[in-house]
Amino acid sequence: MISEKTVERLSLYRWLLEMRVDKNTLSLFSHQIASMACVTPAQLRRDLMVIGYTGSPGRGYLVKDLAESICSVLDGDEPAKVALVGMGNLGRAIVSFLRGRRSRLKVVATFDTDSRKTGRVISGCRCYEQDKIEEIVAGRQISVAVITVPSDVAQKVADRLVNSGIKGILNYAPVPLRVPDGVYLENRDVTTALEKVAYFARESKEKE
Amino acid sequence: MISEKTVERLSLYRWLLEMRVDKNTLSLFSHQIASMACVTPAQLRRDLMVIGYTGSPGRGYLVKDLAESICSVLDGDEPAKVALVGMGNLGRAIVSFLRGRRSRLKVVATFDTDSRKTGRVISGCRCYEQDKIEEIVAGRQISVAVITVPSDVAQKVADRLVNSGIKGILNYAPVPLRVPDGVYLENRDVTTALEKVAYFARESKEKE
DNA sequence: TGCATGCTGTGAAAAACGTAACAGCAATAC
DNA sequence: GTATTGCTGTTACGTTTTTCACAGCATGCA
Repeated sequence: MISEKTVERLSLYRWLLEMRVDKNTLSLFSHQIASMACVTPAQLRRDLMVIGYTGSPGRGYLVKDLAESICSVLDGDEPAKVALVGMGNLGRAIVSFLRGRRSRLKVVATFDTDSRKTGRVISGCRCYEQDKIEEIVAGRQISVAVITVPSDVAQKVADRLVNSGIKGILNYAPVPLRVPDGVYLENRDVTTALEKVAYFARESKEKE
Repeated sequence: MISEKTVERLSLYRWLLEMRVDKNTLSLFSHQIASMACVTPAQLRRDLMVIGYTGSPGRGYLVKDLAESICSVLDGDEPAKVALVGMGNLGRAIVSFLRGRRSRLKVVATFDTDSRKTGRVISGCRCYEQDKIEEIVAGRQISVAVITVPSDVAQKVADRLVNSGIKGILNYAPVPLRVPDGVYLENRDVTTALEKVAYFARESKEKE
């Protein structure tokens, strides 16, 4: 089992490496990749050790090969299908953002309660009535969900998603969700993030 | 100096506590707050120890008092002013989201390059031409910035913000930014977060 | 070939983080 | 008042994560 932090960094390495593949870079040293990713060379080498990829002294790492190696770790056999619930401002922004990037993750269904949104294709993805969550998530074997609904209904939505077989939730609602063991939850509350940044900004200002 | 993780949790505690203040709850035990925040009671007590707040056995913590205590730690004397650069889908979503919540953090200026957006008030906040970053950020003593611009210009925007005196950056562009020491940086790339969730979702599915 | 160089892989140390355990005290019951 | 209960503050411990340091090896050059 790979640690959370390592998985995040691997995702970043992959992205940086794929840009280099496009530029026809054949190989890179650990300190070069580390510098691009803003981590220490030791950190990078250790991360690669975890996934069992090995470079060679004096030559470094084969860019394309390494990128593919990370893919096989992160994606497994096939990329995951993603559902997004709550097509407000944030939901639409995320869906169109993900469409723009080449990513192995495809948002295959979105949900909302507003009848002006349901039944249409928004930001390139079909929007369904929220009552159809169980039917569609279970039917299409969707394993990952993004929650961008108001906080007062977030728990209810999470429960329905879990009951439909969702195994991972990315939650943007500013409320701590309760999910059973076996379901992975990542909270990305905007307010918390900003307050954290504001705190440390002040901290470093006071040092001046 | 308080750790990052602790600051995040304090922000969460405060939010939960303020909801209880509205409901006229006078006091709560550590295990009650911990349960709301989905952490262990020991974790909560330790976090409060860090900020020097002390409850009393048999009585617990005074809700309103504790909330104010957290405020004085996180906010200091006065709440920070925030600027947001890049009024695309995501930028607008974040601005209107922050307006909706009562928060000590106020977005006082937004910036964009699109002349259809600049000069107007969008989502309740004035949008300026991006060339005015230095003038307005320095002039109004804004210390925190949110970056929601495309990744190819993110570094350039970050540099300008840093030169204007910004001390903390919340970055939503999917690229690692380079900032000097003394400037706090938090990355919130959506793709990375989703790939992480997808990885652990698959991991827990395979265990079945 | 043999030597020097410099990068990799990894074990060991250090730091950060969370958990468990318990002494001490406020409140209540009697 | 005294005993009991049960929660807090804090210390000690275990775990995770990062950094350090160096042995070992591929490469380039004489």
